[in-house]
Amino acid sequence: MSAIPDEVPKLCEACESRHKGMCGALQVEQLAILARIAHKREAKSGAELLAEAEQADVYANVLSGVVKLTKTLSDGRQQIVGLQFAPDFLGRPFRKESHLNAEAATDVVLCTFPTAALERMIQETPELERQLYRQVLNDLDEARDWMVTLGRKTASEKVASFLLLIARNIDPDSDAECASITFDLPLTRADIADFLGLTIETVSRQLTRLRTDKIISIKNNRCITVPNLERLATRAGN
Amino acid sequence: MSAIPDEVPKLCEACESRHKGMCGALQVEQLAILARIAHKREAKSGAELLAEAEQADVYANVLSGVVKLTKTLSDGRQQIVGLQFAPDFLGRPFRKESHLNAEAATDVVLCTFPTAALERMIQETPELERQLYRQVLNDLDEARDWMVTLGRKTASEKVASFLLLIARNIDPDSDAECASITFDLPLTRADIADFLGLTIETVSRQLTRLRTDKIISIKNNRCITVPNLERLATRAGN
DNA sequence: CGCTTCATTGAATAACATCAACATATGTGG
DNA sequence: CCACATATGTTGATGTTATTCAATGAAGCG
Repeated sequence: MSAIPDEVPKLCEACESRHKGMCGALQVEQLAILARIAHKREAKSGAELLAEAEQADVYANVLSGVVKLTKTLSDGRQQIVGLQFAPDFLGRPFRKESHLNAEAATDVVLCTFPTAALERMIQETPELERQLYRQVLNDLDEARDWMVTLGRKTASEKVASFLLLIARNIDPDSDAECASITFDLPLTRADIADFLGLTIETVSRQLTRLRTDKIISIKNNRCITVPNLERLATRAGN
Repeated sequence: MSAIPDEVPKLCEACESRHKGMCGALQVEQLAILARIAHKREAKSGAELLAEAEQADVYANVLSGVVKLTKTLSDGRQQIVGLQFAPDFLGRPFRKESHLNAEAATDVVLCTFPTAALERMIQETPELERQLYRQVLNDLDEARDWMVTLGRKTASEKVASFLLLIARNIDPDSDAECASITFDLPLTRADIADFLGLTIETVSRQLTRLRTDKIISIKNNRCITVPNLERLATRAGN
């Protein structure tokens, strides 16, 4: 066995997980151990990740891009039940996955590791388990927030809420300020519709309404500019 | 200090938490410690539980009854984002609560304990933390299932899904069988509407439609009989 | 350039909400 | 026990919102 390096692995140097994600709970030595079995994986937009067979074997951190978690009814109706951004964790220690699909919404880079190795590490490092626990609590909060959006908001408010969600994810700090912000939508209209429980036509109509109301401007169908976040927030309900 | 009894505390004897809930992770001694600081609390239907001030101080297990977790928009629109049945755990270790209200949907009995004591016990008992982790994963699954219902199902399917949810909770085993089942709805029409993202009128109409279609029968507005769960399940979408 | 995918727009329709009236149940004090 | 009040639930008529169906437009790619 070769020696385990006593410094931050190269793989991890630029990784957000070390700061804001799961790996923040690890000592340098543990990080090194994990890095040795970890495996960077790139996936094109639309690729199935952690498909059912695979799910049992591998966990992953999102390094870049957006992953959508979807559920589908037998007749094909689909609902996105979660969006995972870097440095979110993907997978379900100690638990069978409920029927849930993970798909790359954009091109995605993942840092994957075998489930067995991670679960062993969890046993040794309570802080790691706590970190994962925290992430699940966070996911639960987001899911419940979104339930309010799905159940009680109008189409117009839903679309505004979605844009706010993305904008805040791009720049978590610009929240309070009335700053202008520009970003590319990580989702197609179809995905947005599946996230909001709407049809693509309704999403499109609400977006053009926001545009004619000067709340946003749209370039190339994907690139959104919000000149004033406060005004967008007004449209989001809450 | 008096000696800690080496047997299951009286408070815990009939408690489901010991079998299916959080307390299953505890040794008899730990159970005794927890039981000493635990405190049985009864609340009438409609009572606010864990109101914001209180939330920081106390965790609880649901011993009987149903607790609804709600979120409210500024203009009063409300959404139930979770229902907690016995022996579910109520509270959020290591986390500020997002704005969320807990209210007794029926008369409720809780087993409460100070947060500090439980968190200390969590540090000592990894299995306890894991148990809580599992419950949160479970809550997350339920939330995501419900997101599909809220976003993609029709009013008719929503109401059927709700009845199924309650029926399965009353009797988790009768699922596969085509057995008949009778139960009291733990929620008013208004609560059901808030849970399903509908109005009370729509809920009422869909219930009468299910009744005229002989899928269910209703006595006293609250008592539901489902002669054939399979047939109800057909109406639930999925 | 034609093909395909993705997005927008319009008109007709269906689903659910709203408004309003009435019904049933529960509880209270006389 | 009744008269009354309140809370809860049902039903009908009408209105609004979002969906559906269909056509068109724009962007990316061989």
